[in-house]
Amino acid sequence: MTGLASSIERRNGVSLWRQIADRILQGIASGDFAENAALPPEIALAERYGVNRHTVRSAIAALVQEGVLRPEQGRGTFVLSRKRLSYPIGARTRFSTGLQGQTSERHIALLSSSTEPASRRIAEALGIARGAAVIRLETRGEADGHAVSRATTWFDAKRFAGIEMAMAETGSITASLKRFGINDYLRQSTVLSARHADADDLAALDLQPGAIVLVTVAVNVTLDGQPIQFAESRFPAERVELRLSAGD
Amino acid sequence: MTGLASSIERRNGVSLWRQIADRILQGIASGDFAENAALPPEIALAERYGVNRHTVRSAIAALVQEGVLRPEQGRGTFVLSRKRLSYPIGARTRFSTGLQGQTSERHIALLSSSTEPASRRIAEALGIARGAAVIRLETRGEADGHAVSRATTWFDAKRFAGIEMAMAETGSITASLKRFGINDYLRQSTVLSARHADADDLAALDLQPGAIVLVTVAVNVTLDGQPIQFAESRFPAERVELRLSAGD
DNA sequence: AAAATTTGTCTATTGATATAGACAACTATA
DNA sequence: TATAGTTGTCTATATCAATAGACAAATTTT
Repeated sequence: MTGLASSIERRNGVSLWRQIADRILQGIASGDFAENAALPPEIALAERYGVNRHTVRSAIAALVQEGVLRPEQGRGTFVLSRKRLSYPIGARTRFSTGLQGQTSERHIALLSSSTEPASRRIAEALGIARGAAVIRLETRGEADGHAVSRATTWFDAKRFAGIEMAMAETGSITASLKRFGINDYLRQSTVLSARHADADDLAALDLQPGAIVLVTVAVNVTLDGQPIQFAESRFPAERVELRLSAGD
Repeated sequence: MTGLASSIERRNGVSLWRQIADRILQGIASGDFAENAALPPEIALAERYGVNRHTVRSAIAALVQEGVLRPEQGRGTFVLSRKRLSYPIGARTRFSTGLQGQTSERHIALLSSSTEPASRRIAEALGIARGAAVIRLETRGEADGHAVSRATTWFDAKRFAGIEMAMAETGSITASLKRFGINDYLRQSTVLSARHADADDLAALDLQPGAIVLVTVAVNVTLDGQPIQFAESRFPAERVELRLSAGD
């Protein structure tokens, strides 16, 4: 960042070591702490953040657990390479093509699927009757073997009967929709928010408790504006940033 | 939401009461807890979240402090009305026009301004030499007297000398740029992330410690693609959601 | 009026969080 | 080979976070 002084807060329900771990992660993402180089010594960090050395050690221990840092006794604590993926969002958002160039392999794993009655929210988004059957897919986006997103997706069960099989086979929403005669689609709307990861996110995204996830709620439509898909996706904020491409 | 079960995590550096306070806020935002109605009783909430009643009380106390809930002895704890603002983001993102219809009044308050040498990141974004003078504005977006955003903005000091005075007078970026002959501009790129609010955000946005902010980093350009503005904005996630408008 | 429900207050106990200081173990450098 | 710098381990203490139970105070229902 650019000298935006963010300070440590006490008695806010978030422990100091968790806040400092977050700051170190930010520092790595912003380039303040170079990759493959040593962090400042623990005493210097403690001074910088205004806490005890042991508190810094707790933060470092958490990041070592996450695989971000590697301590070496007598030498220092080293930053392992860990670039944040930049996930593009726009009218033509596609999971696989969006990450091209940043990863060598990516696909969507189907965790589970079920059929359920549409809630009011989903019925409105998909333009179907409330209570009508919808197929719900729980998926995880993976790139180079690492989880980068966790999504819950709903389709009209009448129109897309069996789409869960197509997803399991192809590992791609785009490819699955082709089987139903949809060769192109657009993202109609995206609403963005953020929250702490819940237990499901933690497990599916291989996160440490307390991590923050970016949440997108999106509706995809056919070229003539017919809604076909409603999805809520969660991205780990420490590993993924969302890049909004103008008019894309 | 739609029955996406998010659970409470222990020993993660985030206290249970903070997590439960966040869940209650989510519940209000998603409609699980209706506005102007009573929450479930403390004992029921404790059971639902699997914690002690006193822990629930700590969470409620924090939200009472934030002005979200009002307890009444013997009757219940009531949800005050509190809609999240929906802030649109797209190629034509403007603070004031974006919130039209949701608020009756809005403007940007200039907190401070300074001139400083451009860091590498800002120089690249603005297409100027590293170390060249840039004007930095610290601003707060306000709607109906409530803080809804906190931004740090950089302009080329040579081209936009005195823009801080225009901002102070007009309370609008769009109006200020007009004084420099720029009648229209586009948002070239937006990068989105999320983190815990720092001390500055907490004070400027009137947040409680531990709150989450959505962070956008954006570059605005003239119609012919010349970069004119680099900005980092922070939005309180509990009060604002970002709505991405396709092709807008 | 009585009972049931709900929030408010108090005491007590346990474990996690944070600070403080001392020293050991290891590495790099003068 | 010293010496300085850095991480690792230990003890001790104070505060915060969470649980547990009991009962008071206020409101609503029976």
